[in-house]
Amino acid sequence: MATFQTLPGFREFYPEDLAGRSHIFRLWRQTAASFGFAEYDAPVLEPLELYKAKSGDEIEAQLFSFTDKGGREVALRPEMTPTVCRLVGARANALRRPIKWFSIGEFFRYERMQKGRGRCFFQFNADIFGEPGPEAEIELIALLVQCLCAFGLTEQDFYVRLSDRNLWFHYLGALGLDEPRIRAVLTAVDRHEKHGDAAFASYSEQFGPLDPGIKERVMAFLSIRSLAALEQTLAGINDERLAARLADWRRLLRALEAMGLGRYVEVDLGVVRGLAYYTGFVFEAFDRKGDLRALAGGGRYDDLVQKLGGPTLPAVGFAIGDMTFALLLEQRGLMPKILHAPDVFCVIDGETGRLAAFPDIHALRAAGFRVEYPLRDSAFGKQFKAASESGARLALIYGGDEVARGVVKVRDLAQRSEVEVPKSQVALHVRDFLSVR
RNA sequence: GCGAUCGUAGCUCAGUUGGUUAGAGCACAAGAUUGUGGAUCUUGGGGUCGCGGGUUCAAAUCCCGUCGGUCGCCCCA
Repeated sequence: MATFQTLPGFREFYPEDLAGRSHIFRLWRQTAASFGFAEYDAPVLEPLELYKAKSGDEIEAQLFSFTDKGGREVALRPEMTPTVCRLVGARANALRRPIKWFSIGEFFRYERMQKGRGRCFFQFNADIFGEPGPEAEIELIALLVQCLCAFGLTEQDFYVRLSDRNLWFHYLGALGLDEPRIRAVLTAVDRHEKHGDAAFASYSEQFGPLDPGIKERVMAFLSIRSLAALEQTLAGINDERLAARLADWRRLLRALEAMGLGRYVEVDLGVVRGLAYYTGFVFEAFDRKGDLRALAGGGRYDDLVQKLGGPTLPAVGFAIGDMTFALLLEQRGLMPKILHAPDVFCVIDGETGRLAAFPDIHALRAAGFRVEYPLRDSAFGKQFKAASESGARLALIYGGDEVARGVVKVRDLAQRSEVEVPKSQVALHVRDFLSVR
């Protein structure tokens, strides 16, 4: 039957699937709003140049790109950051600081599919522009943690690894490495967790073997897992920029501690976040079991707005992907079973009952209640079964007997108890019942 | 781009050394049931066995190709 197939890596959302997705989006929106972030949106299709500007061939290879009918080179957006930089950059002078924005959008990457990765996916993105100090990181890491906790996840389920590219840069500089060598070492550090010593192979190819003394200190540095260890390692080095970074670290960790979020955050200098544009703190959220890919990632990118043609504007941001996150919620049984339950299900006997029920059904719906009824006549037993399966809390019964007496029987489906209510008071009764909860 | 593995109903799968009209459970629908709940029973709809080619009297079954799913590698903005 299915002559046409969904394109590889693309997803369809049947109502049950969409219900789960909407549930996730709803809580993300709610959480971002409670932190005072404003929602924005932007085009899905962008000039190819926007992504070429800051990245290499590898990334271009994973873009859905083509030439449009006007001869423009365009690409489906693979991420939000360049777009939001352009938006903010274009009006930077007119926007009140701090600029706290979020969005939920779909993104596209032409990749091979794997667990938690497809060719299209949704991301929650949150960014703060115009704040150079760690106050921006405090706000964003708190938001990230709450975006996961809002679903019932706890510190048993996930944690945030916190690192600092800026610190790495200064530290490696203090060890006497120049910038190209520093970048090569950072690439090796990024891969070290997965590949072990082999991660340094590419460095050796470019620059010859890394000095054993330096390598030892790199290995020690990437094993740092606490602020105390960090302070101790840097104690012997006299460099004011390193001292200033340490002060930022203390402010950041103290603030998160004060919010009660210390248990979610782990210092981990082994994280450097592979590519390009991060310039300061970087962080990634993982599930504790470690059998899923990263849940979220972000960091500071103070140069990007300018690189994309805007003014100098410091920025921090992160993104949570929907696929890995949904896998985690399902694993932990935190995905609600019924997400579209009506408030009220009507049980109706014949045409007479139907005509009696319609005014109430419409009035309740107009008042904002979710009301369902069988479109066609069917046996009461079936209707009650349907009512029960729908997840509705109340059944309104319009039988011949009730209609004749001008009443409606209201059944509490959970308690299996019934009361009769004069027809004129149905809406009131329903409102009272449902508002009690 | 590379590798492994798998494609039979909406889902999970069975299908003998190749042999008549391809099966089950779940799900869906109808009835038993003309006023009370996740039960039971009966019945029903739904499949060009991913697609194409080959071998054969005969292919879901064997061979080749291809498309797709899943999981890794690369990459992960």
